[in-house]
Amino acid sequence: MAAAAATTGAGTVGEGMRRLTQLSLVSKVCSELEAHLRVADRVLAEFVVDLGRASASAADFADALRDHGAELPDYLVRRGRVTRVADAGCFVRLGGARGREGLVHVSQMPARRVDVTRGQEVFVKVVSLDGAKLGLSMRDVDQDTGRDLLPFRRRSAEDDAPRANPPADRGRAAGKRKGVSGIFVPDDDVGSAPRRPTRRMSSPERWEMKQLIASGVLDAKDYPCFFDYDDDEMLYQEEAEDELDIELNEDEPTFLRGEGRSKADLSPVRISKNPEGSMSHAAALQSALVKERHDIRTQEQRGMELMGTRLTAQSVPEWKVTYGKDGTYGQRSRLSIQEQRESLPIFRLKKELINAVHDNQALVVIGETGSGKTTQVTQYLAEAGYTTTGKIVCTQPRRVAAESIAKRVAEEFGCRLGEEVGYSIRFDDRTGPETLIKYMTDGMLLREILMDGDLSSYSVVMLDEAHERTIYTDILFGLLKKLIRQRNDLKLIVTSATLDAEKFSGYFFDCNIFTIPGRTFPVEILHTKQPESDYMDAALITVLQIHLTEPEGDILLFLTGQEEIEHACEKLHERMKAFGGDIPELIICPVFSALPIEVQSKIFEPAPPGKRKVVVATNIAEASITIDGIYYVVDPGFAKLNVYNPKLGLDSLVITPISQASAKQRAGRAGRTGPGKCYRLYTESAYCNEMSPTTTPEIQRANLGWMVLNMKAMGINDLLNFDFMDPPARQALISATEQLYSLGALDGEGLLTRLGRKMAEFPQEPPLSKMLLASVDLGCSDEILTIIAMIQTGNIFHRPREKQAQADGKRSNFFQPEGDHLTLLTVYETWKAKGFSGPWCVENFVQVNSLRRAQDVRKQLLEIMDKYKLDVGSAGNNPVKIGKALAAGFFFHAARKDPNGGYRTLADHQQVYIHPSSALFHQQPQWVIYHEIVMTTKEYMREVTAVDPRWLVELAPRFYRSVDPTKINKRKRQERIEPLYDRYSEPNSWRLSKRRW
DNA sequence: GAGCACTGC
Repeated sequence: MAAAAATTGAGTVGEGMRRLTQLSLVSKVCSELEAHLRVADRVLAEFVVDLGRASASAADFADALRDHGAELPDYLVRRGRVTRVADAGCFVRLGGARGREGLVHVSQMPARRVDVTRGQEVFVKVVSLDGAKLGLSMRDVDQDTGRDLLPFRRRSAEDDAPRANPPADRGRAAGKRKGVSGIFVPDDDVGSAPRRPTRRMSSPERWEMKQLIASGVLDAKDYPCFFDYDDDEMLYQEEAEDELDIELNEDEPTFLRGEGRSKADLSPVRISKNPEGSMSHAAALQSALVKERHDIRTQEQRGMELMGTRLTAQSVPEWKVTYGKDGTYGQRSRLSIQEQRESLPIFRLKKELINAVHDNQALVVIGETGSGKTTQVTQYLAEAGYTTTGKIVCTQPRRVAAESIAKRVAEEFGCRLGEEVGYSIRFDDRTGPETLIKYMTDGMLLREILMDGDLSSYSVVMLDEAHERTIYTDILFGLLKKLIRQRNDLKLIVTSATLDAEKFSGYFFDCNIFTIPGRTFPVEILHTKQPESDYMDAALITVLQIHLTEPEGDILLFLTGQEEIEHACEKLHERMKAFGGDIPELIICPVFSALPIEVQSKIFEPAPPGKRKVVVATNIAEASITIDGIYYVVDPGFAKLNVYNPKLGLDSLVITPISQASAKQRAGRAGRTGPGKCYRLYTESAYCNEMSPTTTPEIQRANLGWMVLNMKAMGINDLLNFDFMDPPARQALISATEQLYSLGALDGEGLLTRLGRKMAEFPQEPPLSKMLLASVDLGCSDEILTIIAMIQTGNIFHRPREKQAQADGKRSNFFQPEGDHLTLLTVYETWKAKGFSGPWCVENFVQVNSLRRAQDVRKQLLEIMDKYKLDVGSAGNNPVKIGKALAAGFFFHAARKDPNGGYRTLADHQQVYIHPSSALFHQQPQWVIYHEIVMTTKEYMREVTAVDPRWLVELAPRFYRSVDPTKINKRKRQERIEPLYDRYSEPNSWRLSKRRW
């Protein structure tokens, strides 16, 4: 009967029952998981859940998990990234859904589909960040008979008997281990750690393990695989035992090498280099998985070692103590949440803070790193009743920060994320009707203020990390300054570094400054006596010096880019190797922005007791990500800064010395968990005299097109007189306004046009929005949506150092004769046709994460299109439509082939070249449109497409016009604007000229 | 024939 009911479709009793059964099954899985997910916030596992046809969803699973105190990563629930499996059954697949490098492998793990009703195993894999648990399976037992309903292994006499090739023959006690098979062995005692595998693994399984270990997700120590150096193969314990004809003691580190192998020659880890000898990211992570735990030697002993090695006294930078005194290093916090809250410096000022907010509408708060301002102020104000009239919002410059802080605060507040405490960032809104405290990116609040100029749903706005001076914060400054005069009930809190406090206060009507004194722990600052000529080398020596002579505590090294980071890690690795095995291990952790957030936060976790890690990062580590366990900071520091030249419309990256403010921020990283030291690879006088006090605010460096458009959309027309804290350059405002005029977003009076209003709805550069809106009229918006998403994402093609030729070959397969825009479209379309496949990406050297991000962007743009009822139509097979849409947005990025070589831009006659990676590099068409110019060894145009110059006149009448050849005068000819003619018809049949205004 | 940071909507 139930079966009959089940076939009648959704909503029937049978369906409900089935769903219930599945949910209870899920619940059981969760119980089993519970023990492993104690550290829920540290769980890396990303589950993709499918509960079969009965349509239980990821949200159900998330709920079930939460009942057990664990969390399903929110974005999975939100995105509904649920794998559809047609078979009935419970299927939980571990997936690196957002995984970039490293985790990509995980997402490719073959998952098994099982049919519960047929009594097979339910298969669950879990990977937690502490690396201790790999996975487990579960059983479902019949309550009456005690028999397995989901027999993990239906045990037969045969199973229990000694195996056909009995280990006993080899001197091993039979039955010592259970003869249970399966990839992962269930434990009889719920909650205890899963056992190690004891059977020969299939080759996909072994591959899987390799990937997990290589990507650093697993710690081989806890789940040993044995690497056979002879056969370049990963072995499992039993295999190794068979191989060696011995029994292995699981607790002893062992390794396997060459002839006459013994137990002492088995290694549970593999430290390898890629064939070229450069250390890859995976290898670097692998190096983190090393075997033995070394005793911490005394400082003296290690000092002696230092002297006895290749480091001579001359090569060790000398350090000069400028302030601070000795402290105890290496203490770690073991306090409860409440105790931690109470130990924060801000805690004893709680009452004063609440009073200060009560008495002042605007307040500047100085709180050093670790004072607790970000997590506590919101909660204090909620307790004080500010949430009765509206929400408390706290902005962060970065997405990760908004997300991780909200998680932490939700935990302290004692609620689930998205209830009383939530966050809102692009592509991810975790707030609900009950939300009282909301963390969001500053850009997100700016978008909200665009919709609701009064911010009527908020009672308190806290602009956190305001000293970072993002362009969004700066605009919010001006808007909120005006708003608090209109809304007496709105409280504004601006947090600041000490240096900017007076300035901030002066701007906000000389408001009061509330100081939360001191950082958590003192940081001793050391400068070099003399300037270092080679900061990279000095940095490496310093790291090793710290490692060999300083007490426990992790090291953070700041460098300027990926290449430097790789180089540094390689060198560190080499030098550590040169020391031999007799010194304590140093875990080398490179951090790249391309890594998924989950992996980044793993890297930022403290090394296990007795080990030391060095985190090598760019200024990504400077900002508000919480990094615990760092006691030593090495700061050569320099940083790369994007400088926008409004005259040329050109971005360039320049390595510049950091500001004093950044230097302080970096030093502060050493004092989060205990007293620390900061080694600055520059002199104290350089710090005082050569470094500027603060970094130039972004608003004075950036391309302002998007900002001007949005401010116009908010009704702010007079930008030159807007109350900016630090006004942007006049020229930058003017050229942004000019650009908007030529795009048709502003009229001759500088007022927003209807087109401009629509353009402001899109979170992207105005030319892209124009292109999109033009494509609606041209009937090719479907393609343009994809192209825009792909262009904004960047980094589509993967080009590993050791496989460049192969990668280039694969890339050229996508090339389209029209150019790079259509090439990008082709990549996306092919990926789509392959079912958004991950392996396809790997095979074709395409970055799967970039494509997924493009997918997200595309979806968001599509939603906005829907909202404004803009047609999404396809060009079919007509590339001309697409070319015209490109021209409509990027007409000022047009260039013409120069007979003397390269190209000349039409707008300002600048000499430019097609980037060698372009599909058109070998074509060199007469007329092109490019997306951007990058200045490297030459001025290169990136993302280039061939165009018909007539499109420019047709689609950008405010910028180009046809000129009657007979009327062209001498003066115009002298203006370097040569008459341009069409390549398709006779020379001089018509002309183009740039219109000056 | 090249490579170059971060953030944000």
